[in-house]
Amino acid sequence: MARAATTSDAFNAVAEPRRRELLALLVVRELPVGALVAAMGIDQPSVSKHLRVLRDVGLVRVRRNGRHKFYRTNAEGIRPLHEWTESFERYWSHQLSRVKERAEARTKSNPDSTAKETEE
Amino acid sequence: MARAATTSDAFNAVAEPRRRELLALLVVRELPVGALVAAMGIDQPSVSKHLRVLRDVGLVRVRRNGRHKFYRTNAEGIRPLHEWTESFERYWSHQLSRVKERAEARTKSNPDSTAKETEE
DNA sequence: TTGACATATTCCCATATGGGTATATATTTT
DNA sequence: AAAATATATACCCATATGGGAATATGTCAA
Repeated sequence: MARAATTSDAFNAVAEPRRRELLALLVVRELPVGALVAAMGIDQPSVSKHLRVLRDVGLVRVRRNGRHKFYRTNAEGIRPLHEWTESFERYWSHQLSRVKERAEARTKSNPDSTAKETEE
Repeated sequence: MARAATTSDAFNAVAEPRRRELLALLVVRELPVGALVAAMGIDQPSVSKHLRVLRDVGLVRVRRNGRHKFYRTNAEGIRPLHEWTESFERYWSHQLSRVKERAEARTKSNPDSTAKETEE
């Protein structure tokens, strides 16, 4: 199979830098597509397509006003990503983690650990 | 252009569910490829290829011991993702974003506005 | 050396991509 | 009505993908 669709989940949707930029802009205040086209350096169809992806995964919401469509970030959609990354926080927070975990891993899964500390 | 390479940054690398699974396993303790193959339900070449991607973006480190290679998550590499998602935290934290902003825009007094949001 | 074991790489292929360009749809204005 | 405006979609295409299968590389044991 090929790579998962960008619309398969928030992780895939957010992998694209332009879409992260859109989310950052639209979390402050809602904006119409035209304003996004002006703010970023890309043409309108690209913006619309990126918004479509974000919409499909629930990362943005739309509101129509006349011929304008106002988009805004749905921050709740980012929460799962935040929580996933958060589960790694304790492993970088203290620098002692590395050394400590290493000793831990040695006793558990690496009985014959006379090997040198080749960290690379 | 096509989609950015999975090795272009951590965002793209973690978009793949299997790779997130690998990172979760390898953050607890280092493991050889064989153990990962057994733990996950996929064949060895796939595991090796996923590890290659994670390695290219610095999300895992390798240590060789004989014919085994022990991989372990480099939690520091997840930090940028955490910080990016964190910049959205204040917008979901107290649910105040949506409702509050909306009420703000509606300077008109609306005493009995406990009704549900008309959004979507 | 040969053989067994562990991991990495190469090949093929169906699929989704994102940018560009053109066109379609929707809404307001004249 | 038509024209102007705002946004969305369709199309083409070069590119990277991830899985499977086969093969290559590396390391230890006999």
